[in-house]
Amino acid sequence: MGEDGCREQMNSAINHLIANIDEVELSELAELFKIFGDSTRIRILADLFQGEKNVTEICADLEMNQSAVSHQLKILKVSKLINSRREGKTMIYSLADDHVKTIIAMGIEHIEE
Amino acid sequence: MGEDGCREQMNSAINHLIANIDEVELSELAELFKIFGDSTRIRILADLFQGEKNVTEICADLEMNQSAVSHQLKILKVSKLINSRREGKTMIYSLADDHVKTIIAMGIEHIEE
DNA sequence: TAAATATATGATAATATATTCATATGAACG
DNA sequence: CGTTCATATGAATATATTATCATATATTTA
Repeated sequence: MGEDGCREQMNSAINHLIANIDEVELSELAELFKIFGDSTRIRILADLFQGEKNVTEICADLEMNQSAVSHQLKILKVSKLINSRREGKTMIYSLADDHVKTIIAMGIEHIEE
Repeated sequence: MGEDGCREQMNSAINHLIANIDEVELSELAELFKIFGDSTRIRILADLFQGEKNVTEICADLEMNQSAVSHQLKILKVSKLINSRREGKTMIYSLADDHVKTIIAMGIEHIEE
């Protein structure tokens, strides 16, 4: 089974998923994508691809002030796209799961065409 | 080569993509996801999964007024997520490519967990 | 070519969102 | 226990976005 088999498998899964969307799920979906639809948040996510980081590091990487970053971290956290744990005085953030990766990758693929 | 091979292949591709993101692409990415991040637009996209439709049909399906729908169709068109062609008096819209499918499917997967 | 139908568009008003500033909370440490 | 460092949060402002309303454009047909 090569790449074609892989794609077939995916398409079947995708069709199944999409055939069963209801209005509520569509709203949730819009909410999810809204989270990705802000450059500060997506830069934070991209930053976390390098590995877990604390708030100060993220602020430095993005060259943004701490409050703005914390506000967006909160939104990402509530949306369950990132996890956090405390280590002494600092909070350490990391990506929540592989879907974030995949969603972003699909987006990049679309853009790069 | 089974599902695992498929996943491996995807992960390698994804890592490659993400490793090469620059600031400009991140902004474009945010712009792209912003398009998906509106329930009217995502309902239009979901509607078009059933096949191509004209504006009147989309309005009926979404139970929304024509102007609101046309405004969002325009945004989707400019973003190249949908195509259009004229057929007499009516404009017929359709999904532009499979990435739309894939991006939405990834979103659904994330939500359904 | 005037009327009818389908769609697009500009302006506006209503709403949502992000950033900033000031301040609060929480942990470590003298 | 008061100070310092790291982060979170509330309020306010600035900006963006959406839907609506009115109207314009384009196509067909009488």
